Parts: sequence; structure tokens; C-alpha cells
Amino acid sequence: MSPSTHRSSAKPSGLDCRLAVLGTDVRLTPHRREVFQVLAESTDHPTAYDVFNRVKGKSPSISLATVYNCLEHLTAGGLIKQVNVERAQSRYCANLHEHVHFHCDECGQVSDAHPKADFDPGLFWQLPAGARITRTDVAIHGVCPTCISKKA
Amino acid sequence: MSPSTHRSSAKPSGLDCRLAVLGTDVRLTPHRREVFQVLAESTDHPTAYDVFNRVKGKSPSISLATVYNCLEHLTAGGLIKQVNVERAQSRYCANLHEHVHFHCDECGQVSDAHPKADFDPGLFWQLPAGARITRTDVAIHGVCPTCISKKA
DNA sequence: TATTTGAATTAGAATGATTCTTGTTCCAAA
DNA sequence: TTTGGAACAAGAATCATTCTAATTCAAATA
Repeated sequence: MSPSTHRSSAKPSGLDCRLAVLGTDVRLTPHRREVFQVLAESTDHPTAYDVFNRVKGKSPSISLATVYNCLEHLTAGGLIKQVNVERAQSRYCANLHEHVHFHCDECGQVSDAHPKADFDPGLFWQLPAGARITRTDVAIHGVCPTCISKKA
Repeated sequence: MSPSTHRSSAKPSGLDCRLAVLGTDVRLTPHRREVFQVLAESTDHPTAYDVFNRVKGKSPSISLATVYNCLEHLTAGGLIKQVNVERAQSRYCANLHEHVHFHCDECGQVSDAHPKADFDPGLFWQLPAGARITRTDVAIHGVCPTCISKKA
């Protein structure tokens, strides 16, 4: 492998360009940039392993551990979101618009569902008295249109 | 271990008393009954390992594998519910009333939150056109009253 | 420019919850 | 009484993820 295969920055300013939408800032190293790019180009909520395989196209030497590491830092920086469904392997998502996920129980596909109206869980459920709510995870399960038409 | 330590049924009809609220029916063997009992007496959403330790009081010879097996069958029979938060180990719950869970991000405690009003996810999120919804998982995260008072 | 420092990266080992496998035990029907 | 199938136990296997230790790199400092 040539020494310049990776760690080459697109910006002349080197690696020290930090970016964070929320949370701690992240140094956008070439690997992190590639991992982010893969997610930004994906709408299918890939797993860490999926990301690994896609990034290998650009950086054949990248390791799965680095992908996990990049995903962790990008998540901490608020650049991507981790999506967990039941106990299946985590998926990742670069859609930062507020949304929840729809999971097809037939094919496993995960798709985004964007908000139509403000949602306040306190209106629907009796929460422990005095609790402070920080966030609500909503996962909608069902059968996607594709699977419905396949069965018909 | 005496041969009658377990497999002794409370009912004279032997093991063949089946029960199911929803889903496939479950043979309520003594082990399954004990696992269910432990959950029915718990409000803290124990993990499989917690259940294992509690059941060992009555059936010291039970194995963790059997506990997992019992939990699986009881879940399939709709007698208990599996509660998954992020990718942490599964917890189990014998509260069959419709409810969601509140998770304290400080102490990890999980508590039930019962419905106050009908909740229709389709009103709040734009779902894939033509999708059929089967269920919605709602997990509310925050800080429980106990942890709030500890920090004050 | 050379050195230092700390983060990024890598490969592989370790972890840990869960599932699987295999052999055994038991119940109930034949 | 025999037999078939489920329940059970013990431990191995799985597998996503995390950790470890060693290396490489980039930016700051000397």
C-alpha cells in the first residue's frame, strides 16, 4: 500500500478541521470522512459491517475496528445517528432531520418516517411523577409496501 | 438432587395444562411456572440472569439455558414481554396491560408507563405509503425522580 | 528541521449475552 | 410397558461489539 493511499485530506488545512452538529466535536480524518460519506450516500441504514464493506472500495486497508471507531466518534459528534431495533446489530443513519424509523418485519428494511406533528409522550402515557424526559425512541413495526404487494 | 425436586406440578392434571394469552400455547411446566412467578412478583424488569438467580431459590438446579428457554416460551405464549433498550441485555416483564417503558439514563431503572390516551403513530409521522403497521415500540428516556432528588 | 505528544489506526484477542448442540430425563399416549 | 416427543442441563459455539497493545500519523513545540 502506498503511504498516501489514505490520510490524504481533501482540505489543504490538513486533518484539523473539526465539525460537530451537536455533542463533542470530531476531527474529520479521512477515514471518518469516508465513513460519513458512505452513510450520507446510503438510505438503507447500513450496519457497521455494511459500512466496512462499502468503505473498503475507497480504503481497502481500513479495518472493521476503525469503522466502529469512526462510527462511534461520528455518533458522539452528532453527525450520524445509531439506530437500534430490538437486539439486532446496530444500524447507522446520516439523516439528521428529526425522524423515527419504520421497520418491515418481513424483509428487515428500515426506512425513515418524518414528523407531521409535534409529539409529546407525556400526553399519551402516565410517566413517573417528577421524571425529566430527555428523549423518546419510537420504532414503528409493520409490513412495507413492497412486501405487501409481494404477498398479494 | 432428589428426583422430585422439580417437575412436580401444582395441579393434579400433570404438566399438560396449557395457557396462552396470545400466540402459541405454552405447557406450564414447573420451571416455566417458577420463571413466570418470579416475573409476576417483580416490578423491576429483571434480566434473564436476574431471573436465573431468583428462580435458583426455589429450583437450585435450574440452568441459565433453561431460564432462557422458559423466557422464550413464555414470551411466545404472550404470558410475558421482552423489553429491549438500545442494545443492552433483554429485560422481561409480566405486566400484560398495554404500556410503554420509561428508562432512567442515570441509574438504568426501567419503569412502566401506562396509557392515558389512544396513540396513533400515523398522526405524528409520515409512514411509507401503503405500509401496514402492526405495533409501535415507544421507549421514553430521561431521569427518574429518585435520581433527580439525589443530584439536587 | 527534529522532537514530542496525543490521537488515529490496526490486528487480533477478549467479552458477554444469547443460541445451539448433544445427551438425558421425564411424561403421556399407545 | 414401550415409545415418541418435549423439557431440561451443561457446555460449546456464535457473533456483534469492545478492548488491548503496538504502530503510525499530524500538529505543536523546541
